[in-house]
Amino acid sequence: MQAALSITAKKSALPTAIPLRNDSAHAAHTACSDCVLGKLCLPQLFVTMPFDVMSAHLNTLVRSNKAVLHRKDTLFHQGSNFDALYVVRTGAIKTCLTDANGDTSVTGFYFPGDIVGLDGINTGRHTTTAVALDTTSICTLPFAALEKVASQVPDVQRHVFRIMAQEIQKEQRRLLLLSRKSAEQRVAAFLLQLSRHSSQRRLAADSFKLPMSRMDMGNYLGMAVETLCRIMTRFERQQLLQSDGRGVCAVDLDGLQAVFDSAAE
Amino acid sequence: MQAALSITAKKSALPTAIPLRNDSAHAAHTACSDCVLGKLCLPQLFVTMPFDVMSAHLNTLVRSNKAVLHRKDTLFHQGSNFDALYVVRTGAIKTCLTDANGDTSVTGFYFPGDIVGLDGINTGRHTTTAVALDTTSICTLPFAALEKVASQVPDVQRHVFRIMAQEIQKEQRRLLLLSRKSAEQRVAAFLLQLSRHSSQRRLAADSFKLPMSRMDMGNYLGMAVETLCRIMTRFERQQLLQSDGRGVCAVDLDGLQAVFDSAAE
DNA sequence: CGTGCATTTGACTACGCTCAATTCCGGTGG
DNA sequence: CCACCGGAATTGAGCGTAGTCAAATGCACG
Repeated sequence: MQAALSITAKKSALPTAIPLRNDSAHAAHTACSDCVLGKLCLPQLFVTMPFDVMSAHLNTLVRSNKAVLHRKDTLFHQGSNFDALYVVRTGAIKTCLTDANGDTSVTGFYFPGDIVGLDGINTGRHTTTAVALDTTSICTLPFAALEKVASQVPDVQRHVFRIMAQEIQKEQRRLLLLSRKSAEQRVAAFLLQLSRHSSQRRLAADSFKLPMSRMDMGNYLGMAVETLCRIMTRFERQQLLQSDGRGVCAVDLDGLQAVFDSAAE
Repeated sequence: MQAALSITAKKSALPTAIPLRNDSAHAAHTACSDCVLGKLCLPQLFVTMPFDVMSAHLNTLVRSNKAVLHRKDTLFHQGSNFDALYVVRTGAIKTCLTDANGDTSVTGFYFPGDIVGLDGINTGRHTTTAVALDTTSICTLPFAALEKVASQVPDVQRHVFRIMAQEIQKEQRRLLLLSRKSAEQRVAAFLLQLSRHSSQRRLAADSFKLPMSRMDMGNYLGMAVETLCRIMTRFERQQLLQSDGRGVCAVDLDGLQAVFDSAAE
């Protein structure tokens, strides 16, 4: 599952997402970080585009750059009308899906740079509920506008395709994780994934926040809360991590990787 | 036990795998109206478009209308270059994903009208391997051409978005299934899904083929083959289904739905 | 008409769930 | 500022579902 990531990861892990070419490009870059999506969104959305082109489109697209959610605020509800995608700037979001039997499961966590709301594209209604796990600021991308730009600018179209395909791949990896790995391996994989995400954002790879509750985490990983807790404390006893509750979590990457790889067969 | 023959009866020993090129647009068009993408693909790809507009685009898109795969032939390999999407016309396809530890899981089954290969859009390489479960004919949609048409025709663009979003939703439902439902419920849900798919194609809702092996089925549902077998025989004892091995399977829809709903919490 | 793989069934085991009891922590009011 | 409350987190004990191992049977293909 990490092998598959390595390709996309490298792209966005470059020192600065896009190399600066000249003064004008630099100017565009400044404008962009000032008022629009900011650097965070670059890796996801506009990686291959020249800066000036990109920022021109950005200005067309972004409706708001300062929406702020507080803990437990919902960004959209399951069943509500879909009209925009959202880019997380800071904080964190979880998405939940409730089925006909009332069973609810956490379908994803979204961190700075991630795009939330793709699920609504199909039917025009959101199939999940998005909730802030923390104080979170987001950008809004009205989808109609995005579609329009996408049809005018092939690169944008392609990137929307890619972003969606990425989501599909993410889900596939998670499916493989849930269906074929032990609870211990799943937790290890989850922490490694957060670590990777953290280092992609130029933050420490071995120390990051766990903004979600244990319940959410367990639910996301398809196990009971108790099981998750036990595994976390076991990992702590084995010096694989040091956790401060919901606070920062420092991990032994190699150790966790070993856990993940072990018991392969 | 009876309808199955109509599909398998076509034993024409056609050469395989490598798509044939259509020289003339006219040929493509005719073939198209006949049954190429035919009605099967309409629901998925061109639902909202007038027929004449649609078929004009189809001519641009469809490279081959008669690629035939036999049992165990692969349509594409994990890691191979992505350059086209494929529409299943008849038969069935499974996609498999192998992770770094060599663990393989079946990520999906695709039936007539379904579109295979979306996973490759992100990186330009397929992340799964697609294998025919049966004699299967497919259409090839070169992705570059599709992108081009999509950027010229907003409706097409929107439909590609939708198809991808649909895939995301499908995976999400499966995730919920795997992480929160018992093995029994998962099997019931799987059979109900096949039933729905079958009736969508105007075929009997309560009787359909199971073209995949028990192993594939179990793998797909995240359980051991033995578990799957036991559940199948249990269902049979309970008159919830009548199975002819890999052949046709007749099911009691209400009964299965009851199993699925039961044990809600 | 065998050979080899897929399927089925059985016996046993274990991983992870449930139920239950504390403990921890953040928020709230006195 | 402290005591209190409620939910989250942790820990423990026992059980059940589904996995593993093993053997028997069925089935397709040469």
